[in-house]
Amino acid sequence: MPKTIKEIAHDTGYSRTTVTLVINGKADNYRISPKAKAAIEAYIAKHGYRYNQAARSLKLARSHTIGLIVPDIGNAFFARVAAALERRCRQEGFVLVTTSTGEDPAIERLALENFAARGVDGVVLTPSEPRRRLPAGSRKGELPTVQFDRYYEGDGGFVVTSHHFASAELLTERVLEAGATDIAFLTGSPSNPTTLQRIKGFESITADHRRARTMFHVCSSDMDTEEGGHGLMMDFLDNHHRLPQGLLFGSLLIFHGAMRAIRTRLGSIPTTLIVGTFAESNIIEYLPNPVFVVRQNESELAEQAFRTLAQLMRKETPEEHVHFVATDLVQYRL
Amino acid sequence: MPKTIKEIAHDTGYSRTTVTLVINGKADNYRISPKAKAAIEAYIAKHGYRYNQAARSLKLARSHTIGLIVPDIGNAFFARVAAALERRCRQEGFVLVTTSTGEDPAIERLALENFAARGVDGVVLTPSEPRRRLPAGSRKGELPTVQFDRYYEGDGGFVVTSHHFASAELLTERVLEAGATDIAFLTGSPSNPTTLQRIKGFESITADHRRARTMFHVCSSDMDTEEGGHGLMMDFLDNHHRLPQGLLFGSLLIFHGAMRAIRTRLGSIPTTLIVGTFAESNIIEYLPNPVFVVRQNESELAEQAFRTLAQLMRKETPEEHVHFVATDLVQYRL
DNA sequence: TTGAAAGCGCTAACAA
DNA sequence: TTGTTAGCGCTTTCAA
Repeated sequence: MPKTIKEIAHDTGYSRTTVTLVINGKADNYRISPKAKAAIEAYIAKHGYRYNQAARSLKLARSHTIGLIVPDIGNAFFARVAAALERRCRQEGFVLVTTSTGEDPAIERLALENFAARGVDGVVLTPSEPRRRLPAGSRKGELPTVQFDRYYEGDGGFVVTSHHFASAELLTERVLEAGATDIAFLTGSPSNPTTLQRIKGFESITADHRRARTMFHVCSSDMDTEEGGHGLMMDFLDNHHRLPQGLLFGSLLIFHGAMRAIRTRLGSIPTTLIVGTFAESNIIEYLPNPVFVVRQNESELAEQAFRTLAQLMRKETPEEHVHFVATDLVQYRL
Repeated sequence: MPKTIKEIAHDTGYSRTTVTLVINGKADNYRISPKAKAAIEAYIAKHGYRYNQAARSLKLARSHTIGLIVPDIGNAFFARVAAALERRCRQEGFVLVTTSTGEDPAIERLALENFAARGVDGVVLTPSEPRRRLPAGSRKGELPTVQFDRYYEGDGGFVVTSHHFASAELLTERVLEAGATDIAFLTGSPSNPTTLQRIKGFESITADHRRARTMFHVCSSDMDTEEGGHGLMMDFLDNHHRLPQGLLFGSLLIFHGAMRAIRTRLGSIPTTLIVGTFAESNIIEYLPNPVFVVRQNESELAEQAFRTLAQLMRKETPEEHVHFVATDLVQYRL
């Protein structure tokens, strides 16, 4: 059972100050005698000592903790980001604390309150709703916050995100170049700003007059789930009585649901179907189709989020309000 | 900028006790006058108030926080467990804090220290190494700890895990029943106790004298990665010059690596190959092969882990040291 | 080179 | 029904 500073001071006969100084490695700065230092270190080696973070946080109003709030840590993208961010935080002596909201704004607000109450030094947040105002401040003033991945226009604050608009443009172009003249984008709701940006990117290609002969469809569902994807695909087949030549998917869940629908209706996936997705998956290796994948750079996203947050925590102002991280476009077969 | 209890007391003219009682909803128990209650509540509605968890933890030596330590939150199994456990914790007013170790015992020890320093009330831990002794105690005595998923024999403590041994037996039997008379189990290192249990389950079937005509192979790699799986499969093909009729996979990564190896060597996956896995994946829907999958019950695992931990935190002693959670065996095609 | 003491915000025993 | 007060463990200023 580790001792407290008070106990160590008492047992070694030195004062709390001296013990604190030794423990925090400031012995040299304050010219603690080697004798005192040795005695205290020996005592600790024998009996142990453990920080009481609560006491430290209370005193210093700093906790060396960063909070991460994501919609769903079960989502591979967020899981990878969390892992990368955690590593980065550890490097700098921070502890990362992660919470999932399940896209529930009430839980999100709760989580934010909770983090503030626990005195986290900063927050990385993938918001499930527009912020009417920035997170309520703690005693220290405003809680440094980086918005991540999603970007509500006019929301203010600092944002780190992939360039969803540009990715969608590029992905659409590639699928067209691969020969599709009839292309549908199956995705979740545009109330998710990431989805909205992608739809806009898709539509910016649509608007190109040189594409006059091409057919474009945007199909969005309120449910970014397998069921949602299944429904979207079923509806499409009901309405058009055939598959488009190119199919874009906003998420893996939608992708799976849609594929299931196609198998149900057509028996199998036509190998000529050109597929584009915004989420990577091993499944792609098992498809014989030509596939284009937008790959987000999770570690770079984590790096930028950390860097921006670190600036905020140092009371510096990042140059740009929105930092875009580039994506890769990967091509399978074809 | 929310106020502190002291400020509220000062501004409303009541004492800290009264304010605390109102804030903590104990006004009725202690018969605070409706007038005082109303005044304080009005003040808070206007100016806001936020717990200072650090101060509370310091005073109460309780933090309403539970720590979860997993090898890799990017692993879908752990991600699902984390999500379920988080929901469960929230229900009971606890906050769940998750850390990944990347299977590094040094990081694991650090994380444990950290959690203790932060005064978590309990820990759910998937250990990456046998515990020579249980986690060092905090001031409160021993830190309540539940070992999760992995189970080092003779380690002591309380464990919640799927019945890996029985699952492996069942999975092997099913693959045999499906017609395989030559079956290989490709897996990570048996230094992982989960893997060890599965190998033992597999071998317990091997040992059955009625299986005298059947060929069994256990192939394990130190790397539970795609590369590892690729290497295992390549080696097998090099040694035996053919595929077995049944193939069991210890993890998704191994599965992917092995599949890649098969495609490289044979051009495609023979549809007659009978597959068994210990990890679920959507990929299975895209394979034409007969597949058996052991499905762990993540929410039940989370529930049991929480329940056991709650008992420990209440200083009760769970009846059993190892709690096994049943798995499902799911069958695709065939 | 070392020590005394105040105080971070909160709770709860005790007093009034 | 409400107030006073001590103290959780730590850091840090100031004094010795």
